[in-house]
Amino acid sequence: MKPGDRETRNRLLHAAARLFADRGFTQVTVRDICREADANVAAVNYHFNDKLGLYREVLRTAVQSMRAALQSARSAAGEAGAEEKIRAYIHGFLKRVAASGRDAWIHRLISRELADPTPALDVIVQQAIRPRISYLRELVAELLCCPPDDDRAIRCAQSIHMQCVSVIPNPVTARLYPDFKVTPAAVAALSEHIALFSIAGVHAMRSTAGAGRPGAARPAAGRANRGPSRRGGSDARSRRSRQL
Amino acid sequence: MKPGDRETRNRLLHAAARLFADRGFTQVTVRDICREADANVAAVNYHFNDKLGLYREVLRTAVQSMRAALQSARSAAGEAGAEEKIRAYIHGFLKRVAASGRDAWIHRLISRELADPTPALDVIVQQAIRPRISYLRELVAELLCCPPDDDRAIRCAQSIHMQCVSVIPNPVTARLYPDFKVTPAAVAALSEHIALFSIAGVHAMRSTAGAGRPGAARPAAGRANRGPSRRGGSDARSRRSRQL
DNA sequence: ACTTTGTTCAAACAGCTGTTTTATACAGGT
DNA sequence: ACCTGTATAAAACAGCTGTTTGAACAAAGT
Repeated sequence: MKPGDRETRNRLLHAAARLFADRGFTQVTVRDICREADANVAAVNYHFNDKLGLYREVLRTAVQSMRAALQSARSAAGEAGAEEKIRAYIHGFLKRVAASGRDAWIHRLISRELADPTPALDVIVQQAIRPRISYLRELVAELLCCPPDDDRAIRCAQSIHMQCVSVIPNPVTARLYPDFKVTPAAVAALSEHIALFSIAGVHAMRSTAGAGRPGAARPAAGRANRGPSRRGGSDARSRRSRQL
Repeated sequence: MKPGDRETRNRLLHAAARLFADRGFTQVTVRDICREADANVAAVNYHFNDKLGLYREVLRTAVQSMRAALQSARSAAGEAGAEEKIRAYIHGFLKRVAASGRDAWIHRLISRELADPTPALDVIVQQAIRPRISYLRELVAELLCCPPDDDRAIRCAQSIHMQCVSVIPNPVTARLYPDFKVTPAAVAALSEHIALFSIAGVHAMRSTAGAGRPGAARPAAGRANRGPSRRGGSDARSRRSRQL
């Protein structure tokens, strides 16, 4: 009504965020959003130019929120050791992600984008995902006493990241673990598992050689596995790796 | 033409498998499939009743292939130890998944289903995913000397599974690691990393207590972390876990 | 009072969707 | 030769999609 009235624009943004996160970009119709927001069908094209314009705007706030969360995580645990930083990162991520709180839609939305990429995926990867993985690489590299672009750091960071991402609620885990309730205690226990599991995994990498090829996750195939790592599995491992 | 002619039916199945894996169920139109298969638009509804009927048929073969692969993996490494079995499972999975071979479409198709569930998701989870995770649980439990429904086994299996799944080509990893080439050597190195990382992670769980609650991934929040794990991070960890 | 500007609305648009209909062609059984 | 059952084909169908149109309305500027 009034000039400069952004009320319905905000209603559209909120409704779109929830719906896009629930069903993905293509599965949500403009009419769905407008019905949810008590707005006319033409409102989307008036306030944002496109349906895609609205989507981009929703994604923009999601990416901003993820960047801010990473930044606060970076500065929060600034003096601790790398191990404790990894633990804090995992726990912080899981608290944000698993809880059905205010930011729950963000991660479901981004998860959807991974499977059904829109033209906005590049921005997400660049601004929301890559910084997180870079941070993990720094921490892992500190633990391994190697540069952050070492293959082992790259792979360990990816391993940790995937375990974290797997906690984001999705229809598969809902079916695999039907009576899993997201209580703070459960989230804490899960993050404790991922941290313990991953830090041990990182430490296991110290006894292997890593070829630091900047910008590429592909390693030189030569294993160069000097010295037996702990336990008797190492001979079987080297045998297998030699065969390829 | 002839009665009992299944030629176009097969063409439809192959085209649909490729297209569904590439773009997902809803993003592929019946006309796309028929154009690709050199068939009429009505062919889909004639040979399968629905678009969904065709999709179900495609998924059926995908699930069958995954079940067969797991079965062969189970019987292939039958006499080895748990560690070696885990290593073999990971390597076998990655070889099937990462390579752009005959079965590449299967995993991309299932990955799509995870994000955009159709009525067929239940069958997939039940028949293709749960058996794999159960197998991993058995192996991990053998390594931990605990029942397969111990919380630690459940979580470790999930950790390993997610690392494997993350290797399935998707638009995000394609952007994160643009110059990663899926050569046999690269796949071997990656599976070697996941195995080493994960087995170390599993071993780290032996020093913690696990509450075996059948059918639930939710743990008792009590940590019961007996004894300091290596390095000085343990006190910080117990401090953090106590606070929740 | 009149115009201007920003916002909302109902209606309609062209295009694509899955599905159905109707017709045609063909091989096999009787 | 005649029917029968199977497979393909072109056309049309109803429904939904994102988007546009043109009118209405209310506040602010002059």
